[in-house]
Amino acid sequence: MARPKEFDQEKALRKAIGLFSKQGFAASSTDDLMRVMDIGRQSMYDTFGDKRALFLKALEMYVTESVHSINVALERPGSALSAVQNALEIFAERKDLSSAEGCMGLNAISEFGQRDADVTRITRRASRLQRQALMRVLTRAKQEGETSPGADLDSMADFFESTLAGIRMAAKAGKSRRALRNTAAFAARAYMAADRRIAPR
Amino acid sequence: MARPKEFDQEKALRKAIGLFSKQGFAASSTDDLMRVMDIGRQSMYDTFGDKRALFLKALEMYVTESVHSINVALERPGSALSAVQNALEIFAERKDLSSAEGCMGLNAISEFGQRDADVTRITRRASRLQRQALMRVLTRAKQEGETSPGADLDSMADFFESTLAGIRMAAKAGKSRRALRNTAAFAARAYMAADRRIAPR
DNA sequence: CCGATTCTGGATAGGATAATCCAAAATATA
DNA sequence: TATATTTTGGATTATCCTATCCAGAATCGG
Repeated sequence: MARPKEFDQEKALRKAIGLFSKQGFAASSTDDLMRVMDIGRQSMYDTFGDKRALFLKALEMYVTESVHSINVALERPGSALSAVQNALEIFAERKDLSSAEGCMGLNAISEFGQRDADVTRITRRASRLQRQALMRVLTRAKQEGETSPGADLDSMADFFESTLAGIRMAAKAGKSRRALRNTAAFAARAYMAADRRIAPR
Repeated sequence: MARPKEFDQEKALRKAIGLFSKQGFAASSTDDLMRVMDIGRQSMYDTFGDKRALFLKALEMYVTESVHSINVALERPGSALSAVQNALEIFAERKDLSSAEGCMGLNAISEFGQRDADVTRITRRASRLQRQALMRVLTRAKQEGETSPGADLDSMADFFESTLAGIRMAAKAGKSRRALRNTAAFAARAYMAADRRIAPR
């Protein structure tokens, strides 16, 4: 029939993720995208639609994988609170957390805020999936007596998410890997310690 | 001599901060800026230079005031750790932390990363000033016996900064004021509790 | 070998934007 | 009132960018 369908869409998308993570949506021109994806303009438009559609596909792929990797750590068997601690420490080691790249999800939220319905839908969905996994493991921790019976799991979850966001921002701001590690470790220990001290409300 | 010098530069700059905080640098057109600042194009260029210079002036003003307000809380007399706790809780109440606006400093770092030398210089300097105030109060806490003698003040400072960044992002992501408050309160309590549990390294 | 389909590359239209220019109106001091 | 300076607003230029179009080269199956 014809030529071998196409190039490697997934690889091209990953390249696009890299550029969008570095420069954001507006500052990434279609020429830039072609260059890093190493495909022709026509191929790009044929395969992914326009620049905005490409961005949304890239964002979708990024946040899906990002949330998945965190949730895998959260759902590790054994002590629930240890899994939470471990998830924080693993997160601080992620290779996509560098000042050069940064987290694409964070960038997207920062660039678009709540103004873009599609962006919001994608990030919100990912955030919800992460929250659910988090609440599951926290609930398990409570059931198994690792937290006080009256622990405020919602606040704990808010704090966990905030910690992840803080680490992402620290990376983007150029902090050293060592600083990220320290932050995660401190947060993890504080996390586990604090729960037992806080009086249930 | 001439006409009454100019309009209110400071007020105009604040309006510009509002727009840049919402939309970032790239997405804020000069037309938009004129409209929100409510001045003519010529006035804008005469007074602030080009769009980039205006952005840098706005960023400078924003981060200076932002850091100042945090440092005021940090330098409150009395218990040093209580001041830290208080600073976190006050921060969560800041009116510029809304999904509509968001923190301009965070947006700037997210949009430009480390690529823009001027932006980096401004944010770095503000970050340094904040860090110094933070280290002063933490040192005082240690001297006055509020922390263990071997407490890792650098990690504590990293964690504090990360917490602020996390709250900023949570606000930008559209979290409720209540969630921000909870996060700050949990972090503050965890902060104070954790220190006494962590073994010095 | 041939035909269909996809890649490649350049050209280009169309729109948005940054920044300058220019002339007229406004307002202070002398 | 006159002059100098600033504001105001519109017009303009030049540039950048997105997206489409077009023709030729490449690559597969039959």
